[in-house]
Amino acid sequence: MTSKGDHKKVLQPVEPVGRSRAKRGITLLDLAKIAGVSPMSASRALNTPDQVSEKILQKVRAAASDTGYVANRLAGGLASQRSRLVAAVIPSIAGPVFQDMVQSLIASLAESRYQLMLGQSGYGTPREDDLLKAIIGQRPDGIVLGGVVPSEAGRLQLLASGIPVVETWDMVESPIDMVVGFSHDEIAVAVAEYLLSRGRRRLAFVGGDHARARRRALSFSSAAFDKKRPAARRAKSVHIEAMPAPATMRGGREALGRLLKLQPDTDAVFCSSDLIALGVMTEAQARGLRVPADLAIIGFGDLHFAADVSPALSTVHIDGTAIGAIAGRLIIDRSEGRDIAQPIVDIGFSIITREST
Amino acid sequence: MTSKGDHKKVLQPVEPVGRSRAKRGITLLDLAKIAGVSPMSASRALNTPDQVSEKILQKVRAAASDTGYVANRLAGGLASQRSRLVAAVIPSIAGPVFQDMVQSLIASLAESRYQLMLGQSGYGTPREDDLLKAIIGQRPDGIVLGGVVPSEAGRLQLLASGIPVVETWDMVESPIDMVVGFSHDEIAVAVAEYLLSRGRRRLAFVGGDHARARRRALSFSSAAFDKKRPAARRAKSVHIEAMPAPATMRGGREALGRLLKLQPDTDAVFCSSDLIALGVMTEAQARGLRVPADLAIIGFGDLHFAADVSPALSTVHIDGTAIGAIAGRLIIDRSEGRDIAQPIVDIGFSIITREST
DNA sequence: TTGAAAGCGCTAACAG
DNA sequence: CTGTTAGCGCTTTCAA
Repeated sequence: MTSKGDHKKVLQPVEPVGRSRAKRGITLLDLAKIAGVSPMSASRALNTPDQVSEKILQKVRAAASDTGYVANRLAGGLASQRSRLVAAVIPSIAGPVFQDMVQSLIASLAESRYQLMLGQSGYGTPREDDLLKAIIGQRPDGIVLGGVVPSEAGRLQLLASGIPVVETWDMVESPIDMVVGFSHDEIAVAVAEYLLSRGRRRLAFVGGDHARARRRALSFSSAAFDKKRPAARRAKSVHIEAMPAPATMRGGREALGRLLKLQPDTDAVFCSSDLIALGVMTEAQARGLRVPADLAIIGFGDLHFAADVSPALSTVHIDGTAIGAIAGRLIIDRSEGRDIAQPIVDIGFSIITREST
Repeated sequence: MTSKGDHKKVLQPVEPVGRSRAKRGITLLDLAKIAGVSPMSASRALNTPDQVSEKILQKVRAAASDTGYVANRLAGGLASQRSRLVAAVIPSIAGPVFQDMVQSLIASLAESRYQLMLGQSGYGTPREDDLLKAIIGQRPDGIVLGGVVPSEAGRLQLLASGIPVVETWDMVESPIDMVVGFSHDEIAVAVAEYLLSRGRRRLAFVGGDHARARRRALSFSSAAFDKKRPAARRAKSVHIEAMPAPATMRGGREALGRLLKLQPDTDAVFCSSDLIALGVMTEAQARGLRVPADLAIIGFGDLHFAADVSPALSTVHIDGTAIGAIAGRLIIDRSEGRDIAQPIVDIGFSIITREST
């Protein structure tokens, strides 16, 4: 068959549909042609349906579902400067709180049809800046940093990119942009107070061997020794036992071994992760120590198993789900031009008393 | 209608750099101008450095690091049809094996400067097809499905998109494209054999209440009862105890409670997750049962804690790290046009004997 | 080896 | 409410 009588410019011979679709996929232009509307109307029908008449809406929707059209966000993002992509960078997906955070971040982004890109910085990887660069290259509408302290170069690059940034996990002193976190210092102080108030005097801290953990250890010990406390309610000793990342049960077992060699009369241990705490508990029991009678143990993170080990583990609970949800909302609000009332959010924490203290 | 091309406009004078940078970021064009080369040479210097003279290379590199230029992959992807984005869809990030898989996937992709987009389908979410659509919209260079069985519509959409797909976690019967997995049936059979060979006769299976778990349970019980076994080495009973997802310690504790009410003489339990197994173990001990003397327990997943609980947990080990690495390689090879020798990979499994059996 | 032209598929900004 | 016109920033193609 020849072409129908029209006076538009000469059309190329129609290609076999199957083939061209297989190769490139159907575009908005194709869709518009099929629906018999302009590309712009098709775009509006898909993205801002209330700016379009019912008639066009129906035609476009019908054509879209007939053809299985899926808009190309690379093109859309390039044109609109909005990729609908949000990036998160965390040290490791395995971290307890991060898991909840990522999960709720994905969920809250998905509601507004944003997708999450996940990067892992590892613990102390020097290539972190490369990662940031690769991420910025994808032009995400926002970046969530979880427990990652970017280098000076990284900070500058983030700043220069103009991309909204949410730092989480820690209430950083001078944030790049927005923060959703909690104070590690406050936690350390609260736990010291908690253990002392329960009659413990010979404390220990088991945690990672990096700057933040050391700072937390410091707050813990200085709170425990604080001269402002009545002498009778002040720690007699505070031992800091460092262990390499990542936090594992095995690490906890080994740390308690070393600890007891140095401070056999320790009566309470604060662990920087529930996993470590579980290791400490297992090791203590293996050595015939009674928990909590001989040794009180408190963890960090409130992992799902914490309530179910025996004795049930007391711990510090952080609401990772809330962190993810709030971070997601901040970024979406920001990227859709809404005003954000509270760019710095302290999510707080709570100490959960179970059997191990 | 205007005629094309006969009176093209001359280039506009260069805009003040400061302003355009602040607003939009520096582009390849800017970079080229600064380096004093054509945009195309700049592009080549950045992407295919060996197609360019040393002189140009140096100039472009200098300009890039001076300006902090970061290429816009949305634009690059649109032009080249390669986004350098790979998507993974998993039921939940919390799953043991998925965690390792995602971690190694991220790592292996990062090596070739690809980024991972992570989607969560949830367990049995009806919006899974929407997720797939959103993902396809970003035009990833590959999609990794982890323990997710797409609907028929989803399959078609994946097929139509022409995007390389790797299914993992299960050796699916009729794969969409590529597969990296292991056989749940084989595992069930192997575990049944394993427990029987250790003298156990009254077996139980504790696992999720969904199609795949039921299939595994079936294989387990039919292998245990297999007529081809000598009667003396055949199971006397096999009880299937279903529990709702997700797998938790608590779920395991409760499941053992129900199980023992129905089959008090059970002498071995196969759990579909180490977490469940740990719950079963805790509950057994709380009830005064000796593990493994009275009750043998074997888990699934070989979570990091499995070796460190006491008694140490026997379990089925799946190499999630290998799954992620292989899946990543397959997708990168495919998207860079390399031939892939082996599009269907059975990663196997191993039964790890510890104290609990 | 280098460069000019021509889009990739979509949307912002106007005009009707 | 609808359509037209220009790009978004990069890469492909092809010619020099």
